[in-house]
Amino acid sequence: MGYYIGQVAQKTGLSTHTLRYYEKEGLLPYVKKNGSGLRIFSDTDLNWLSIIECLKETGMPLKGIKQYIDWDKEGNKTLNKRLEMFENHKKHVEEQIEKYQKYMQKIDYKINVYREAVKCGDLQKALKKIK
Amino acid sequence: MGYYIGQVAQKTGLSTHTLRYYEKEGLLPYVKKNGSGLRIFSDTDLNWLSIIECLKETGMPLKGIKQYIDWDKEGNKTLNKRLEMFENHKKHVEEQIEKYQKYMQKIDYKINVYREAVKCGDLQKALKKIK
DNA sequence: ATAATCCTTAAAGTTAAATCTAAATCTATC
DNA sequence: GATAGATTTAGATTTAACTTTAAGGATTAT
Repeated sequence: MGYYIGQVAQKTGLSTHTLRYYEKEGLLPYVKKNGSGLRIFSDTDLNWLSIIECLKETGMPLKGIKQYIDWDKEGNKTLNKRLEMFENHKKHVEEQIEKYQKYMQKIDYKINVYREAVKCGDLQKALKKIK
Repeated sequence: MGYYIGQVAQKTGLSTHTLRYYEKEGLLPYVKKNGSGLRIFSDTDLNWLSIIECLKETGMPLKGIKQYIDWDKEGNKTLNKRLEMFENHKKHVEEQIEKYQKYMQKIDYKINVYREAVKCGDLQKALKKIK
């Protein structure tokens, strides 16, 4: 009915160092300790880690994630703020995707150029051919 | 027939500091200097900056970009390597997009939850309703 | 009982990508 | 030709997110 930090490290791919670091930074306020002082992670804590992963991997800095967790700790009076933060973050992620798709066109063009260049052995010739 | 560093900074949105830093790191090897030692950026240099932007904004570290530029300097014998690098990078960008789309589902779920929670004023109630 | 895992604190080191500082020099305008 | 604003260099500093080190001890699993 709980996991030691090493097991959580394995499950998440994070190091035990990083997990303690996250806790120190206030990102894991709900992790309990047993009588001997060892951290016992619950399934709820793993869910938190999954949200942290989601936000971090989509570009939110740890400070922003901490803000969200602080709001969670404050309870229902911060529901609006949390909704707003997810809506803003969604927008941010959408913009990231659009940006990536935009640059993808340039990358595809470059691939075309270099495929042609490899074929004829000369970049300048390839550029003329494609233009 | 060329731009001073400040003009390039304005055009690109990069700072003059950053432009000099890029040059120092070997990312702008083609930029010339005038008789007094001031940098004069050509349109070709601006094109390079545009490629650098594309690669950087899609997650390539400056080191990787430098590698590409070094290959360019070596001429046609590295065409294969450059093609391969763009193909790999395309794959990387595709994976990024997929990752973002995957996490977007989680974000959308959270938005649903918090919208409902804001409506009824209680996160726990909202969670039960949605599940 | 002993090896593996965990604890704390505190500080130093790392990496990437800038960003800033200072003193000196160049360019453009009046 | 004076002067304000831009540019030069080398080197120091910053920020984020870890990662490592160390010391010294406690707990857990086999």
